[in-house]
Amino acid sequence: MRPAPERRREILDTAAEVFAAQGYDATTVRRIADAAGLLAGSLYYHFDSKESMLDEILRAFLDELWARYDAVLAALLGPRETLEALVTESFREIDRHRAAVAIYQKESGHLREQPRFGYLAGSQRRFEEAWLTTLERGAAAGVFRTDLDVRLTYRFVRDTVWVAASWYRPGGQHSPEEIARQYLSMVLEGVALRDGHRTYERRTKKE
Amino acid sequence: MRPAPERRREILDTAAEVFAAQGYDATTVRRIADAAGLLAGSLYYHFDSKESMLDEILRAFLDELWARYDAVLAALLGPRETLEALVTESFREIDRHRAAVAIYQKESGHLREQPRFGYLAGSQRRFEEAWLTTLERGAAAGVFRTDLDVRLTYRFVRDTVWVAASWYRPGGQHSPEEIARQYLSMVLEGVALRDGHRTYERRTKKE
DNA sequence: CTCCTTCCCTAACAAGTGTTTGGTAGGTTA
DNA sequence: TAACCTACCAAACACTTGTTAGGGAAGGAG
Repeated sequence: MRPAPERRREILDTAAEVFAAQGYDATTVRRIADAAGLLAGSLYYHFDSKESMLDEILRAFLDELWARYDAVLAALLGPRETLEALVTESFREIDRHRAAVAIYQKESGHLREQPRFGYLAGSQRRFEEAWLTTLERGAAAGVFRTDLDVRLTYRFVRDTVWVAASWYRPGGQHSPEEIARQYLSMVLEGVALRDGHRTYERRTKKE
Repeated sequence: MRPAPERRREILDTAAEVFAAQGYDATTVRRIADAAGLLAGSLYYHFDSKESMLDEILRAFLDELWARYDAVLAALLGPRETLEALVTESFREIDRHRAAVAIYQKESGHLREQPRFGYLAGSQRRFEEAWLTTLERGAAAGVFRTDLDVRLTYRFVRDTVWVAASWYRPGGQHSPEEIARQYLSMVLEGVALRDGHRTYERRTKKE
């Protein structure tokens, strides 16, 4: 027998990759099996349904994400530092779970209505609350602007970060931290040039 | 006989709505027919395939979008004014073609590889070029920052605008122009508060 | 009235779907 | 050696999918 206790994880990663590329519904179990190097029926030795694979992928992603987010929130940083930390952690998460994030982005909208995936709605509520309170704290403390609609700002920051999963490829030109830094600079300072504005120093690309 | 020369358009709008909500592959022709008030087979009197419906929806959207974009680009405005006009037109397009935009966002990634939808890749190229040159013009003219990666900035602005289709609902609290104004303010000036920063005046909501 | 066109229905089709069942090669344990 | 377990295959299952063929009701045109 070969080693293969991690064969399950291997298949799951393959499935995530295919789901992210083709969409969940457009992906057949035979396609997954092909990419993983076995036959369709054999998948059911490891998983009890296609839906279970999706469920496991999303749960693993959200669990890890919330572990990081909770650590940031528990540190009780200032609003600006909290925002910076959340954004940075988000990009790191995209770096580690790119496929899962892409799937979440594409499918969570209509999966939320299925009872089995109800936890997606719960997660989104927590998500929204964490960001909104951070933004409101910042507005109250005078570090963020107060002339913007907070919910609009929330969606702006949230989308800005997470859609990066659609184009980000690990091992690319910029590290997750570098991307986070530039994104934060844009979100916080804007892209327009102002007098005396030159706070951001470009880094050389890695390797 | 009832009037109904626009019955075709009616069905197509319904299809777009369902595609946007459930995803193209997850949508069955029976579901579309249900929502449109006829039986599945009857759809084939108006259209010759499910794929044709998708094709027609996306083409109509892109045609209208490019008509507006070309008008903006032909006006030869300054870089900042061009960016503002492009963003505003984009939000107007989301207002008019919300479903089509949402479909485009979700499906264009893997549709692009199909020969029939090759024009999606072409459109994206033109899209990218229009935004990149605007940003580069602005950087050269000293109205945009030069310390940011241009391609990163491009994706930032692009995604920021178009993902709004996932949450925007026409007839909501803010008009497209109002959303465009706040988004532009965030993108250009940033969300951080600075001394003497109070250029943006909040509008009262409509109605 | 009759003919014709428009728009839809009924009923079925073949292909593809997720999933199950029974079997089996080959290593591990006794 | 024999019993056992893991990880897979082969073949089929019931069902759903997009699509087609033939027919028919309703109104306009002659």
